[in-house]
Amino acid sequence: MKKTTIHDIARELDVTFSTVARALNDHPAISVATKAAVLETAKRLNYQQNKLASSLRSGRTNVIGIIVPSLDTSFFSSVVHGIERVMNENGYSMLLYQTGESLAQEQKGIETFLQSRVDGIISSVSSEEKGLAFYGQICKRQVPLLFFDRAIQNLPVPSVTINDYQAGFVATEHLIKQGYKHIAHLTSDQNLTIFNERFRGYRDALAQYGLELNENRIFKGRLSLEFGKSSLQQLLGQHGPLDAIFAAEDYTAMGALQMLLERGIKVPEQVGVVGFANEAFGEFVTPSLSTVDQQTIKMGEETARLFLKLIANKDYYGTTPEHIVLDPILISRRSSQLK
Amino acid sequence: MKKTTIHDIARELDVTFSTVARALNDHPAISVATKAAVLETAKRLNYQQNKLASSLRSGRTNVIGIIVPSLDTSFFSSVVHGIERVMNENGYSMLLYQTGESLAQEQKGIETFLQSRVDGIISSVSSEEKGLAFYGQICKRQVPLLFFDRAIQNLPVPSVTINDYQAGFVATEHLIKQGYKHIAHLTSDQNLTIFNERFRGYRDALAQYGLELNENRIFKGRLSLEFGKSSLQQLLGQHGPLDAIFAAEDYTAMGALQMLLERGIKVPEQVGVVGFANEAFGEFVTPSLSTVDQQTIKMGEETARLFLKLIANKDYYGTTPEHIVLDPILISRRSSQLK
DNA sequence: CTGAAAGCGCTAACAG
DNA sequence: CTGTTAGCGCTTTCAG
Repeated sequence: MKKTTIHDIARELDVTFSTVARALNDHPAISVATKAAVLETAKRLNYQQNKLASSLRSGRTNVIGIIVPSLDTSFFSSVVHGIERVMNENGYSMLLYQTGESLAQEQKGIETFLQSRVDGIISSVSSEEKGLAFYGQICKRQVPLLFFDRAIQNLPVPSVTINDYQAGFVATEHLIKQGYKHIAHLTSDQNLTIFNERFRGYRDALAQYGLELNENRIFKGRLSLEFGKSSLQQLLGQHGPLDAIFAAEDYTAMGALQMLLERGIKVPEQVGVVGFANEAFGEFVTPSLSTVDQQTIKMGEETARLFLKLIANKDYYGTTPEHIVLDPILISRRSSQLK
Repeated sequence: MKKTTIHDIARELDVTFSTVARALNDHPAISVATKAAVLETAKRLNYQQNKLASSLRSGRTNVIGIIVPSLDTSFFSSVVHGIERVMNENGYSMLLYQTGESLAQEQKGIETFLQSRVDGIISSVSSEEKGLAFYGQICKRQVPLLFFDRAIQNLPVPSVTINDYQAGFVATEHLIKQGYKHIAHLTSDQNLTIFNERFRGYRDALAQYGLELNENRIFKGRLSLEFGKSSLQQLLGQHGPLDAIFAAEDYTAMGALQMLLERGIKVPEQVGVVGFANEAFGEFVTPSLSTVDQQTIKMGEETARLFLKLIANKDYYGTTPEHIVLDPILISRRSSQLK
């Protein structure tokens, strides 16, 4: 069964195909009569516009590419959810690519997007230094680019992130204000700004409240339940005092929490715990887990909106890039409430 | 900056553009020398193939469209994760569409996909009866179609699902074997086969073990924490006996669990609870939540693999549709362990 | 208000 | 091994 084209409709109505094209695009200079006729026959013949042809000709695809580390993460899937909804409302489709934190995949994704002539790329990078090269290429090609959550700092590209420094600060400050004094930090060994910033916030909060930063209480690894557990095992093996944990991610915090409970250590009475990301389980566990909310859906929506705003005025790369920084929201639950 | 095309490369090397095209496509009948030269110049000129043009000409896009209710759900985002990974490994890109369980959106998504000339559509439908019309259209257009999790029963379309009947059965049977006798069921008011099947399993398990089905213990609503809570409130208000809950979804089970604990009712000692979907929080809550695992990632991978297998032999619509049915896995945790 | 004509960048059959 | 040629289905001037 051949697909019907504007030529088929034209033949049917004895007009030229360009008249049909105009009618379908609701061109002003077409009589209401022919428009109606065209629309009717289009429907009757089951016409579906071929976007490949129209995009090839017009140079616009109304498709944007999205790159994320993985969708099997509530954070990213939630942000993508937000992006898709807003972009969709504005007539865009989304091509999706997961990198699994692999640079080769990221490269491949960008290549595919460029070849597919997407109208823009929205990305959360896997590695900041190493990605510089190929993201630079996108800029040179003048393809609109936007980062969310994880941005490459020394690239003049707009971004939507949360204030990770502040997040690290308020999480730590919260623990301090509750009366905890010996606060460990579990963070990622990935060299990403988001984690460095959370750490900076942690460090500065300690300093501001006159608490000492103890290197032995800082653990870096692949964030996960297991990492939280093993870190706690080590921490509890040390002689130094310890009365709180600030983990840069909730599963890690959960691992810490579990190890504490296993050892019969009372949370929050003896040790307080704060996580990061506001995963769904946090509010249901016992004791409920304090955390930092990253406003995922809002981040997605803001990302989409900023993107739409920026591609609205022609020269995307003409103006200085705008950076939207969302405020993190501290969620204080039982696991850190000493008072 | 104009994009470079095969013509630019051809001019540079003083060959025809078709030689260039062949070289780039690794055509056998091209000398190694010219191939190398073409590849070199392509790199130097920053050439990116225009997939729009190639797809328009060849009739294949290597893009498939995916339709899901929402990505802001661990179930669907996890399945999509699995699909994307496998399809990606096989050279396909994914266009994504969220329906928000809205039929109009679903219709729009399909239309967009058809217009984009995707090589296939993978979908989890929002409403089975109402979707019949436009999914029928896809079949008529001979576009490969595949359902996962939620399929339209009376459409000859291949699918990957889990055995929801069996899932409902084993969950209920598990409760019965633990010694519970008065088992309520909380399910969706959406008229979807998956929920009807879980209910059938529940009903048959009761029957098989000689327990009576009590209509007063069956609640239908929009699955959510709140629905779980309110249902329990009502259930506890009734005089009839009640010693277990089987909820068709984990958040609902969690709501039930919370309400029970609020009322000082001991779980699992007085009332047992089993949920559905194996959400991340289940293993961390207290008491940990028994549930049914749906093998989300495997479902995604199987979906992709079946799809790839089916489009490999030419006439997708020639053979009788294959239905892969995955086994649900009962995960027995504290909330239902009486013994 | 409609028609004619050119071309977006590529694939693929046919020649040589 | 390479060139010629004809479109894929649409948008978009330029005419009338």
